[in-house]
Amino acid sequence: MGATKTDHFTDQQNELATLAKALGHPARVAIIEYLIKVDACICGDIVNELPLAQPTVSQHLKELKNAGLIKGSIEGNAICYCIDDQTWNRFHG
Amino acid sequence: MGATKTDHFTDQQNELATLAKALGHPARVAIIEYLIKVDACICGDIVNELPLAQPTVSQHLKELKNAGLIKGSIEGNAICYCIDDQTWNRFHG
DNA sequence: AAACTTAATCGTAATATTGCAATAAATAAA
DNA sequence: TTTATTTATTGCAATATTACGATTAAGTTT
Repeated sequence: MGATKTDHFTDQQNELATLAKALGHPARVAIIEYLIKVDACICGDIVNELPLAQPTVSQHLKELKNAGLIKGSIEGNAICYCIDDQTWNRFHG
Repeated sequence: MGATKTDHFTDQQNELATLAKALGHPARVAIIEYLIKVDACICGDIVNELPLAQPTVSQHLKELKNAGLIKGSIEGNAICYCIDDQTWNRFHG
């Protein structure tokens, strides 16, 4: 087993669980808090801010993006991340 | 690894992550929603409500209790579960 | 006491998550 | 075009989660 039986629950329940799960790690909470504070930043800024290696931060960013909590836009050779207000407000506000 | 580096984050970040993680599974979302709807119930009621076996439900209840989201009181040979308003309001309201 | 009810725990298998070194990919600057 | 810069991906090891059958524990009823 080990696999969640998502098909037995409603879409709403699964979506809420997905969003909550994305926030269910202190590093991702810290990333979201930082993004709220600075409004937008690149991955390297978060690597400097957190006690985690670059690949680990990149992976956390990917999960937050998959959950729809953040979005990234290409900015030169860097990627500018910010909160996805549409999802965030639906979840939080 | 696989173990979260909780000691590198603040207590607030860890607590929020713990609460979010507890809600990060559709079964636990469903349990909370059901508890809000019926106000209070015993484990067996939830087993009848969800497509999961009794030990699985019991385990989810334990995690919700550990996170402080619900509390249980002995009621005959059953256990009456309800939302822990103190934690719930701090998290949600 | 014996039978029943209710829920927790144990044990175990399947799967997911976390973390990072090493590497790759993609753009920018020289 | 070589060299930086920046981020994503791969591969892997350690640990955590999910699920449930079997069993246990504790109270209730007969």
